[in-house]
Amino acid sequence: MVLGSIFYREDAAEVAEDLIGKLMIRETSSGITSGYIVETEAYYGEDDPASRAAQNGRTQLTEPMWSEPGNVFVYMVHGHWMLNVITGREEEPNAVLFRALKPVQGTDLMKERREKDGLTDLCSGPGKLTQAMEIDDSFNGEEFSERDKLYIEKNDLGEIDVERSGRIGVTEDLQEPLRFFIEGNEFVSR
DNA sequence: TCCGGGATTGTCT
DNA sequence: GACAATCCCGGAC
Repeated sequence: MVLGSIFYREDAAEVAEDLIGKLMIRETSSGITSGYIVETEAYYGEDDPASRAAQNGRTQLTEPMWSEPGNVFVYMVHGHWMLNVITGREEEPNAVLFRALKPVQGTDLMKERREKDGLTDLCSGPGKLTQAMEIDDSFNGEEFSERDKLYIEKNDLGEIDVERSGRIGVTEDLQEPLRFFIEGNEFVSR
């Protein structure tokens, strides 16, 4: 049921697309929260002007990008935590950013953490998602696995229509569209 | 110590 | 859809 590290040893764009419709689960002492992944973006290494690996180089902040595929990479932008999973091969700083979820389990807990009532306001953006799921940089260097209370199940949405577009919020994007989302889904960020 | 920038969010039109 | 508020981080002074 739980996706193993083999799943992430593919090209970032392929992993980003395959992750759409999978179920992300987070367990804390307060309870379980989960949601279907409805929006992702692929980021490449030094050749990608929008990637932290290219912008900052290899620093303490970006070091987790060079770790094993399947590992978690979290960093802060505009005061919000961004959740990524490392993809491809080791020593190649490629990653997939989780941008939005369709809330499934623990929606009351999410509402509490987000201080919002609307279902579409809980996980419809990369910063909202980490707040609703209570994820921060303490996950850096960990892997997605049941043991770490953050994992992804194969269990998917079924028939879905995955659309792609340019990435959001980046000043200099690559030619290939690297954002993946479910067409018409009300829980995507925009 | 100061200052600018960003893989954002929230609010208003 | 557009714009301002926000806030850590890293580089410069």
